[in-house]
Amino acid sequence: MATADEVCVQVLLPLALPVAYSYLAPAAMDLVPGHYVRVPLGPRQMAGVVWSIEEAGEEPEISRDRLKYVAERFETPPMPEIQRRFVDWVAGYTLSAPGSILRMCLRSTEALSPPKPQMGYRTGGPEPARLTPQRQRVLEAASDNILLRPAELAEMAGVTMSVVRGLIDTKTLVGEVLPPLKSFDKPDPRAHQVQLSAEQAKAATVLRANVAARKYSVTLLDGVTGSGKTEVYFEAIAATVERGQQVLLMLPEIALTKGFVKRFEQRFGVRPAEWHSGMTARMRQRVWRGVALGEARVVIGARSALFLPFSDLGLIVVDEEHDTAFKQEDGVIYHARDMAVVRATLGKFPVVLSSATPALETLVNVDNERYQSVQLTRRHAGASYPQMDIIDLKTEGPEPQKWIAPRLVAAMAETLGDGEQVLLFLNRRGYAPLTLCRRCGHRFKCPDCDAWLVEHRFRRQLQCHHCGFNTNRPDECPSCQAQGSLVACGPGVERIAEEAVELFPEARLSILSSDMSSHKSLSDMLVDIAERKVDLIIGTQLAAKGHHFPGLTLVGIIDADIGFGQGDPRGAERTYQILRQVAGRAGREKQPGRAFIQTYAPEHPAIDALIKGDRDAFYDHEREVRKRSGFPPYGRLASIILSGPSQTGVEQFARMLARSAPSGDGARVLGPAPAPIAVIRGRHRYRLLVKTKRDFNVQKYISQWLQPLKIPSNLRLSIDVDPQSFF
DNA sequence: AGCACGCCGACT
DNA sequence: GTCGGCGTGCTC
Repeated sequence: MATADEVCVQVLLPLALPVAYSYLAPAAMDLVPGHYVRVPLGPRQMAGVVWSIEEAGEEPEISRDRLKYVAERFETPPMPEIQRRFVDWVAGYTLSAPGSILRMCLRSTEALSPPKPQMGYRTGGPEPARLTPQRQRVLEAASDNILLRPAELAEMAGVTMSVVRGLIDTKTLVGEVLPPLKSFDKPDPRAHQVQLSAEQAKAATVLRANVAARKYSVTLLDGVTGSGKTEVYFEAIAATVERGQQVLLMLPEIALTKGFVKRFEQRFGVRPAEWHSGMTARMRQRVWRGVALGEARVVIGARSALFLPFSDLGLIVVDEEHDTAFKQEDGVIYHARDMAVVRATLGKFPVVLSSATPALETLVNVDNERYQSVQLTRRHAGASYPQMDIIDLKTEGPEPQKWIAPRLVAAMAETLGDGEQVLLFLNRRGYAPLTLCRRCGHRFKCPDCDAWLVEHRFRRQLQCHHCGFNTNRPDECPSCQAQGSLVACGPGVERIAEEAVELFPEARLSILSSDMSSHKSLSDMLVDIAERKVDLIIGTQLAAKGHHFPGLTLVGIIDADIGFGQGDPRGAERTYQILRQVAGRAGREKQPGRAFIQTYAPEHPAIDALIKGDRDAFYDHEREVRKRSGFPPYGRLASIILSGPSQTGVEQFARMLARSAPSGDGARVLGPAPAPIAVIRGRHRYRLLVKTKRDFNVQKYISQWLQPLKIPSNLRLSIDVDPQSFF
């Protein structure tokens, strides 16, 4: 072991390494597990976390003379033991390297050191010798006597940083140290209390009692759209803040955070901390440090917020818990809702899962009494469940090359005539999902993926939605050189918008799609809709989520059948959830709402349940289907995806892998089969599915299976425990 | 994740 | 003959 004045420590690095590395450190550095340290690694230095201290008498795995020294101990509070256990747990569950999980915890390495004082600048020095138009604009921006950072000045003046630096060099701009960023204010639970309905008050009492119990619990807050779930879980947040603990509120989509921050501010009088991928390095640094120091009490964030270094987390709320966006699909594959529950088990605190259409997994956990459930059955201010109508596309569909059926057109005319808003929903971006040549049958396909190119007419482009490939739409067929022979097949939102404009040329129209918000930011569009500057909304999934459109009374679902078929048993559940959510947008205020569902499968249990407003019937049906087939939540799944440059190489190795699968009692290996999208970015993909009984240890099974195997270096293997799609 | 090492194509 | 493409492998 190390000498008396030296210790040997194991440092976990934020890299996909199989083990923590050993380093020496002076005993005087006083390291304890959890300390953030800077260590040498090859030719560079990097931040890591002390994972363990070597016991006296223990010998490091590798010879002592190869060990390097810890370069620095950061003064940031050590990573709490609970979070270190969480990192190890998630690594074990997802079968990934602990360092890969640690990387998600260290998204802001600058935050490890106290923030450097920042300089701000304003005018006041002598005029520069040369006054260019760019410099003039900077001086105008800086003349307000407010201190501004160089980057802000450059942005305001529309110039590059070098122009600003030039003016700092000539001393035309005078600098002063900016006051440190203000720390986070404590939310005031009594800032603006709202009057809860009797039903809400009852639910809030249950959640408050769970917070007071100071122990692990999971409660499903199950309430129809518009029943006021947010006000109820705000009470749980208030209770947690009152006792001085931190809260994490997770949302599926960053587009939703802005609205929630506003609602939070109205209720608690201060802005919460935000955490998502769209933040600047400086914002991230401030939040990360605020969370570590315990100053940030409430964080509203995306799934990645789960890995923030909370000093004393006391509650996690997962809003729209059924949402697929909580599943991280690349890098470390994990489900943020499930990991939130794990985090709560380790931290011994409650979780609230909120939804109008819970995941079947969650409902089954309620059945088994692993989770509690509280219900909200009434909508606000007497608004009622929208009146649902089916349009059977087999008998009353629109004419060819049109997508809006006559009965829906009539309802739209009526609604628009009354000065109310209409939403048409189609979960497909672009103009048309496929373009082909009428003469030779040529179909436009992505060169790197196994997918059709989607036409985007506004941009005059054909795009691949899997790799981002795009090309201009040609006028002639690249295969047979015919002129004007290309036709668009099937609809996307842009095409629905085109049809709607023809039908209602005077209506003010807005398209809500994740790739359309280039001209105008999504939040501006949402404001326009709320202020009724828009009559007709054409939207993808983005339009379905959590927005409040008070003037919306008619919803038209263009194609309810996307999601059925393809053999994925989860398809029905997803379809039900999203359609229920979209339909719920109609008639939130006093006016009653209507929803039309266009479908070729009116008898499908998901559609039938939607029409009848009979949620339980749908879930009961789904429970039966899953139980009979042994799919989750009545069995477990893990998928192994192999990818590589050559189709045969991948396929052969996948075959070999399947043959070498241990014959476990209660586990079956299905496949290999080409993955749902067989080629992405030029890489061929094959998939194996491990299907097991509910109480089977899949992780142990898979690691024993893969342990002795050497994966060819040009292949990549990734494991998805609890995959979202089952085929 | 970087960064170096290493082995094959188009250039001064 | 070199410069540099990025495939492969290591970092306590």
